[in-house]
Amino acid sequence: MNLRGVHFSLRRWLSSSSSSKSSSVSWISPLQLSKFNAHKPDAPPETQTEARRKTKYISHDAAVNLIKRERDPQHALEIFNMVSDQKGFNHNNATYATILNKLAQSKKFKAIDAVLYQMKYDTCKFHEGIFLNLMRHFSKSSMHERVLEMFSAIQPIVREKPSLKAISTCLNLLIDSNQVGLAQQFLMHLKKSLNLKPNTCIVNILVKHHCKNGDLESAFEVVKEMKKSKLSYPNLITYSTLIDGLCESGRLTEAMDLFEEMISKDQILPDVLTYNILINGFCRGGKVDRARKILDFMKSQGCNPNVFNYSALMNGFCKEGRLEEAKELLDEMKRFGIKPDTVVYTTLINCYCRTGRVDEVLEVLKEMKENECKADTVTFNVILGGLCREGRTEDALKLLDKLPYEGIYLNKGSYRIVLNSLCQTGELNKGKELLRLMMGRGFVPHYATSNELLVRLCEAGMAGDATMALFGLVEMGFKPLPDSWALFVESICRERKLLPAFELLDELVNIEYN
DNA sequence: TTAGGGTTAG
Repeated sequence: MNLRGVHFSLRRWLSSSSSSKSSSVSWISPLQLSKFNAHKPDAPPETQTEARRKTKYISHDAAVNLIKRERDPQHALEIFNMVSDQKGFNHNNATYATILNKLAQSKKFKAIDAVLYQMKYDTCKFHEGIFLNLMRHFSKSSMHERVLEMFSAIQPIVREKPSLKAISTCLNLLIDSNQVGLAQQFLMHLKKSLNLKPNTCIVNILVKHHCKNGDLESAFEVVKEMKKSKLSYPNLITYSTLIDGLCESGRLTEAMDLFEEMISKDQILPDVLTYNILINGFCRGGKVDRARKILDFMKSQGCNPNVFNYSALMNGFCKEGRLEEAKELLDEMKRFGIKPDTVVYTTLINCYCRTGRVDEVLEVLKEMKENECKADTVTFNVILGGLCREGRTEDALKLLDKLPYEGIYLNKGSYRIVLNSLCQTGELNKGKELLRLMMGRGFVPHYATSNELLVRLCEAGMAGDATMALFGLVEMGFKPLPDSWALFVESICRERKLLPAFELLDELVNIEYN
């Protein structure tokens, strides 16, 4: 089926029947006019019914594609409602999943509730994947209680008990966002009402939780319990998590001991991830040469290093300023048939920048281009930092100016790196220029940086510039620190610019401090 | 996308 054509005809259909339906679909109750509603609005006039008959029937697959392709969530919802108006069409798991995902992506939570409400009364067979996806979205939006709510909705709507996968997903989302209280509540609920028999995966999440808090003793306590149960016996992930925890706490010797114990006592073989945890741990602990040996060891054991392993080790060399070895590592990985990615090149570029060789970065960028590896925001933030550290703020400003035209998205960090540097070196004219550039692009500096720039402008006797900057910043919601006001007013008076001083005082009166 | 891994700035 030609989707473009279908989309077009559907749009025409939508607009032709707008008087009856699509225009009255609202966000608050987006399904009020759906076929599940007892009172339908007046039937469309006959001519429109005729038009509908001529319109191509839209299948579930086509509806899914249409909803996916629609950018505007309101329109997506209209499509969802409209297709269900077709004779014999009932939404299925796929169309519900697609509309819910679309609404969740655009954070239309009320509309989500309305769709979920409709699902309760639909006889369609649903799968719990819909709810796992919603749980992830709610977690990302820091709506942690709603994560639990989605879990609880599984049984009534899917009409099956939540799987172990659902339980792990929910628990992991709560733990990863540090919702310990909710996680405990969740576990209690599982024990009571679902008679849960936890598997290794679920207990591993708890082990991770203790490791993250640096509470290794509790982590080991949990593992001791795991060993008593067949259902949750420790596996490679349990050990890797523990080894990572030990490395994070700087307990490298114990990490190695545990690694060996895993192999000899439990006959569990490490994989690339386990080795990477060790490589990283040793690099962080300043033992890069040991990390290098671990990489060689894994090779000798037939475990081929991947791009993660090389970039971790490369970062270790970079942090110690060992550029030559980092470069050799790049060659080695290429010989080994591993394609360096953006992270690897960025790590290497960082090494050039940190060793005061920012000029040579151009060569690396050229190589990246040749290998079709795109330098990203992080890459350029590293370069911006390198330029500033060498006092080449003019070059940094030029880069900031042109990158967006070359398809590189800058973030607030990009501007902050340069603006902070300009403030520190007292290059206030350039600071002023940068402020204009970034505000013109919709980026407001961090309030501390804004405050510092303003104060420095005043101290340098640039009261006029300070005032201009201040007005711009206040308009974007910036509130200077109370102490700074006195300085502005004093500075303006000193420079005999009284009119701006009065205007400033007006601003002061208008700003509310909480 | 069921549990464990790599880059910048702050």
